[in-house]
Amino acid sequence: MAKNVLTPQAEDFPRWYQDVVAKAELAENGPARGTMTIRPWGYAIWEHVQSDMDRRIKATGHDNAAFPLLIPMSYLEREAEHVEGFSPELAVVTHAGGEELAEPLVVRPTSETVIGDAMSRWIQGYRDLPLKLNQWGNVVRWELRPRLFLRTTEFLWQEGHTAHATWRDAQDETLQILHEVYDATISELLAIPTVIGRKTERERFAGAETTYTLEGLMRDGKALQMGTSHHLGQNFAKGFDIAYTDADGERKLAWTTSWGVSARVVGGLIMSHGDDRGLRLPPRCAPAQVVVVAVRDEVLDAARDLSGRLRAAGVRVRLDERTNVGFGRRIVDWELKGVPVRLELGPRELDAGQVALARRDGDGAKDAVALDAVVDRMPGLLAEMQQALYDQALARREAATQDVQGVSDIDGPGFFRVPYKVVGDAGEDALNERGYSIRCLVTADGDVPGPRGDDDEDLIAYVSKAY
RNA sequence: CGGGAUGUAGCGCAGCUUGGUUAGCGCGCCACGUUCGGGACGUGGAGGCCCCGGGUUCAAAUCCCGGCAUCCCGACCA
Repeated sequence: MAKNVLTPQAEDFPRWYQDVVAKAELAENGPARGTMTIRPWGYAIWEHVQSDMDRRIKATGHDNAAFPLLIPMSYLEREAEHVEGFSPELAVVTHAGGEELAEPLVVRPTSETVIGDAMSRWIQGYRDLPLKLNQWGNVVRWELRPRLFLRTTEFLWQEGHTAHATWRDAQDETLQILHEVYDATISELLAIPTVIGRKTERERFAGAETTYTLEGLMRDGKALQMGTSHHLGQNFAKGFDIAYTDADGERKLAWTTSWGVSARVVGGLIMSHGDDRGLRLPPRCAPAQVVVVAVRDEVLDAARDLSGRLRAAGVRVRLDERTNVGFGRRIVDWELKGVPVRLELGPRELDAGQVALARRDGDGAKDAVALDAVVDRMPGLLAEMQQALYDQALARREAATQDVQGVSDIDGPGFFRVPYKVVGDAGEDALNERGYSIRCLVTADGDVPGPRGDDDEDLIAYVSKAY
C-alpha cells in the first residue's frame, strides 16, 4: 500500500488543502502577498466553469462587455454604504507617470460604480430596458489572510450588472441568475449541492437592498459561499442617475442588480470532492476525463490508438507515455490530479484484448474491459460518475445537517437549521463570537425568501462555520 | 494593527549556541546503466550575492545594529 502522499483530511484539513493544491499543480502563491498564480491544471478547471456559465449567462439574455480596471475614487463615494463597506480593502493608485495624481484611482474591488456610470448614459428610454451586462475579469480586495482560490487579494470572477424598469423585474433577474445560471453550473458541472437563501442584514453586500447566496458544505463541515446575487434597489440608480423615460413620458429611476461568481468555486470543488488520495474531479469540469497509461514501450502504439479513438468519440483524454517513470509514480500523479477514469494498458491487457479501468470515484479497484468496447462505454460511465459525485456530496451534506430549536444546540461541524426568530440579532452576535454565522435564510419549505418583510418570522436560518 | 517565528540550491531543511578548511543533507533536475504492473535503485553531474545594508574582527551564514520580506495566532470579504 502506498504511503500518504498528502496530509490526511482527518488529521489537518487546511494542510490537506494546501498539499493538494500544490501537488495537483493547481496553483501557487504569487510574488506579492495575497496574489495567486493559477497553473494550467487549475486554470483548465476554471475555464470549464467559465464556458459553462458564460453559455448560461448568454442564454438568459445577457451580453458580455469589458469595463476599466481603474476607477476614480470619487465614483465609489457616490454610494455611501458602498464606499464605507469597501474602503478597508481598497488598493489605491496615488502616483502614476512619475507624478502624484490629482485624483486617486481605485483598483476595482467590484464594478457597480463604473458600470452604473455607463448605464446612466446608455439608458435613455424604457425601450433601453432591461439592460443586461456581464463582464469576466479580475478584481482586487486587500486581504489580510489569503488562501489560494478561497481568499486572495486579486481574484478572477464574473460580475453581472443589470438595470430594469421595475422592482419586480429586478427581483426576477436576481433570482433567475441564482437558479438558472449559478445553481445550474455549480450543481450540474461542479457536482456540488447548494443551499440557496437570503443573507442577513450584516452579511448583505455594501450598497445592496437584498443579497442572496449559494452555500456549499465542504467535507470538513464548514460552509463556503459559492456565489452571490444582489438586488441593488435604486441605490446605485440614485448615485449614478440611471434613469429612463417611461411610456407615459415620465422620468423614472431604474432598478439594478449585480451578481458574481469567482474562481473561489475551484476551492469549493477541491473541498467538496477531494479525498486522501487527492482531487476527485467531476467529468464535466475535468481538464482530462480519461488518462490512458501505457505501461511499457511495447504497447505504445496500441495506447495511442486507444486514446485517438476516445478523442474521436469526444472524450477529453490524455496519453501518459512516460514509460521512463515508475509505474506507481504515474498512477499516484493522476490520482492526485483527480482524473475521473484511468485506463491502464500493458502487455497483459493487450494480449487479452482488454484494458484495466479504474474509477476515481470508487475504491481503487480495477475492472477489465474489452478494448473494443471501452470507447462506447465511456460516455455513459462519465455521466454515471458525474452523478455519483453529486450524490455523494449531497448525502454527505444531508448527514451533516440537523434541525435544532435554539442557538445553544449549535455545536460542531455541519449545517444547523434553526428558526430565525429564536436567533435574532443578539443570537447572531453570540454565534459570531463562537465562529459561527448565519449562512443564509430560507423559507419553511426551503425556498428562497423575498426581501426583508413580515414573513421573516417563519424563516429558517442555516448556521455553520464558514470559509 | 498587536503577539510569536522564519529568511541558506527549484522545493523542504541542517549548520548559527561556542566566528576559522572547499557550506551540507533530503526531494527534484541532467547523463548513463539496471529496473519498470501502486511514489524503483546505482554511479556520475549541474545548480548558492547563506534576504538586503551597515558594523565588530586577522577572519562573519554564524556576533551586533538597522531595514525588508514571508509564515502562524487574534478584528472584514467572492
